[in-house]
Amino acid sequence: MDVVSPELNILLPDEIMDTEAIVMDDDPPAESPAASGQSQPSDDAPIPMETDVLAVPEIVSLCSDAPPTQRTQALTTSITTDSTLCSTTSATQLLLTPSIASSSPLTLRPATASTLTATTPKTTTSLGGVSLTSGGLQKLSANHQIILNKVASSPGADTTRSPGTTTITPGGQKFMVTAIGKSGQSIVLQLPHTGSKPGSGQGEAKANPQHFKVLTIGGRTDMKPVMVGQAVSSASQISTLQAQQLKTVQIAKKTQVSSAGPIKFIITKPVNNKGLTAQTSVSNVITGRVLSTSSPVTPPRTITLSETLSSNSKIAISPLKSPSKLTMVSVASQVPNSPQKSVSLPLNMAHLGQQILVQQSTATSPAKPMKPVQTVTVGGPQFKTIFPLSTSSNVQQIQVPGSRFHYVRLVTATTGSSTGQAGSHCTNSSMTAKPMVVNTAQVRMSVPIIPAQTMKQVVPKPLTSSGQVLTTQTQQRLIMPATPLPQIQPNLTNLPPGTMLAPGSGNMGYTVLPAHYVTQLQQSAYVTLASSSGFPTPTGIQTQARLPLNGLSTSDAASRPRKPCNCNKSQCLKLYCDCFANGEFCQSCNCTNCFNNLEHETERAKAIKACLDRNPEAFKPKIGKGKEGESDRRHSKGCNCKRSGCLKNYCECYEAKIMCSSTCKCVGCKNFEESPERKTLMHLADAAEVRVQQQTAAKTKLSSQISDLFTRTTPAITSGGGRMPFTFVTKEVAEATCECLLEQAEQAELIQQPQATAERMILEEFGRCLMRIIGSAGKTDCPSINC
DNA sequence: GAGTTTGAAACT
DNA sequence: CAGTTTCAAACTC
Repeated sequence: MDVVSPELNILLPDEIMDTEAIVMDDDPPAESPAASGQSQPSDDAPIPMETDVLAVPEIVSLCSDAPPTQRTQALTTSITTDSTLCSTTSATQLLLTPSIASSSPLTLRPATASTLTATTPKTTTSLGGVSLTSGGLQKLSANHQIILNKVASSPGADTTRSPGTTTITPGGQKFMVTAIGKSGQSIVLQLPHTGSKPGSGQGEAKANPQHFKVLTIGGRTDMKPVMVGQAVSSASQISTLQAQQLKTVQIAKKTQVSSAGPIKFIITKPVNNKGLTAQTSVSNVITGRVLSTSSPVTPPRTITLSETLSSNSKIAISPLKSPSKLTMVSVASQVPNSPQKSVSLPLNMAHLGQQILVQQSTATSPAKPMKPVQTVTVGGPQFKTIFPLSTSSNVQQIQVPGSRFHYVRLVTATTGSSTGQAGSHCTNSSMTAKPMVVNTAQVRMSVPIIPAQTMKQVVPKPLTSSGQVLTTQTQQRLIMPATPLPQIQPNLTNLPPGTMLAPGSGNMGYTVLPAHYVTQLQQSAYVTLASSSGFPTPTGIQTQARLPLNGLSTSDAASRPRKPCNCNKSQCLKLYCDCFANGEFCQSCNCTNCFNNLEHETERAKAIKACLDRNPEAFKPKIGKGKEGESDRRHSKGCNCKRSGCLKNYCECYEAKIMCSSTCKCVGCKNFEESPERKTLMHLADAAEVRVQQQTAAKTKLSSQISDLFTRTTPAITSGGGRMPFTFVTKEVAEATCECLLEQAEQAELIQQPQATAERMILEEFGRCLMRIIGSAGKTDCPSINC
């Protein structure tokens, strides 16, 4: 089917940024009970993951590293290794290259973007029975639509590979996932050619029809699931989901343009491949949970992305409407009866952010009852995705700047301590709209993050600077995941708006990077995420992505004023420090022994954790925005002033220019609506402000006049004409002018005019003086100034 | 700029 | 949760 129209192709990403090859080593495969088999999707494995990120469309190609022949084998054989997450910049093309050997990790390698351009709607999108179970998560842009399209193999695609990236065999097929939105970047899933695949067992899809699919993540109800593959596995059946629990996943024809926001990709890799023989399980089931139960707009849908030869591989794609919601996908890759090893690649797309979740799960029989889940079948029966819904929150989010991919580290449902067991090495999530830099393992990247507040919005919006617009009083921040530290898991929901998660070396596994820091880093509009030493890279491969910070232009970030702190004893790691409290790194501050920087990301992460332990809302804005405007703004906790009368900046309410409310515990409060003291202060403040404005305006005007005078006289000068007016401004003339101005000032004072009026009178007099000088320029050589 | 005041944050 | 201490900003001189 030709779903892609030329117009749509135009929307495809044309921006491909150069990125270094990224090789992601698989995280140590950890078996999480929660993620275990299909049969027990939801109960056992609460998979908390929440990533709210506005993703920028990216191009991702999934391909096996192995040569064509090898690839085929790889496709047929299940991959038991954990896949690692690779963060890439927005322009980066990611290659998911499943290794042949089951033990070999699945690597994500960035490739050049050039390969993405060609999308042939007519080409058949058959996954070839290959299920990708990589743990790597890819964030997508907040675009509303995602187009899964098989891309005709173009020579350019192969050539575009960056060094170290897996070579795409000519026969390989590409799926182009294009998020239709502002950015227009696309993700290309490149899969080995189905034909190369040895006879996959049952269920082999047949040739396939050109299946070009447009996935709309907007939660539009009118959209219908599209079955691409001819064969639909029983597993592909749409599981019955409660409306509330399900997140909207829409696959629509390209013609439909969804307004959905960021897209989340969830890539789940099989939890444990151990004991799995190539012949064991028949079908792979990807199960995931959607943590958030809110905003179920669309019923679960089954989507067949393509005909698949193998019956075991499944791909789940589920769009999420609200960014705040977390989608977990566990993939069980067992094909008992199939000699082939399969890799399942579930993709989850959310409205507001792209999120990729990788969860290990044990293979279980799909037939077992499952909790409400969203099932998406991609391709033949092999491709099925089930998203169990749960509210657990064990997922760690990581945002990758630039790429807008959300990396999420999955933690076992039971406790958050088992970070290391997460199926994915790193997860990526964005919380705020500003750009950020995320370094997952080897990858250095800057990724814009969407504030949590923004994520909550149902209506998807473009990622660019608009992301910030959505969030009020929020700043994007970066949270950089460091080495896994199970015991320390920041509560992402409580992080300051705009906070970004980035991989770091800290023992917490995360480094909170304030948006401001990103700005700091990206003075040139592009930032390299990971510090050289701070971010251990298992593979030793580092990729630097140059991306706009949090979607904000450099100028925007730079223009934001920030007050330097003067901390001495707190090391800027306590809320005493405004920088820290605002989730920002100290920069250009006057602090001493500052630990609020990347060099001390470990300490900083601990401090953040401590603050959150004391107060989960420590980093949330204290001044909440009222429902109907600023008048309703109020301090979340209220003040406790006793001596200032709440009329000095000691008072947080007064400082925020809001009146005290019932939540305040202040004594002798004068900061209320009818307070005469308050009115007086406000009046004085207004008057002072007016004066400043007037003075500024007067100076500006005078400067303008002088400049204009000089400009108008310049031609005469150059032309060799007579003396110009300014030539008459001799010492005597200047003195006379000053006398006039002084006299004017005296007169103003004499009549007791306000200062502002006096200033105006003086300026007017000065103007008259200038006019006299100009007027006398051509009359006499010695103009006289008379007041 | 030094010292004081103030109230939030941290601590007990 | 209340009382105390610590801290850095706000303020005064």
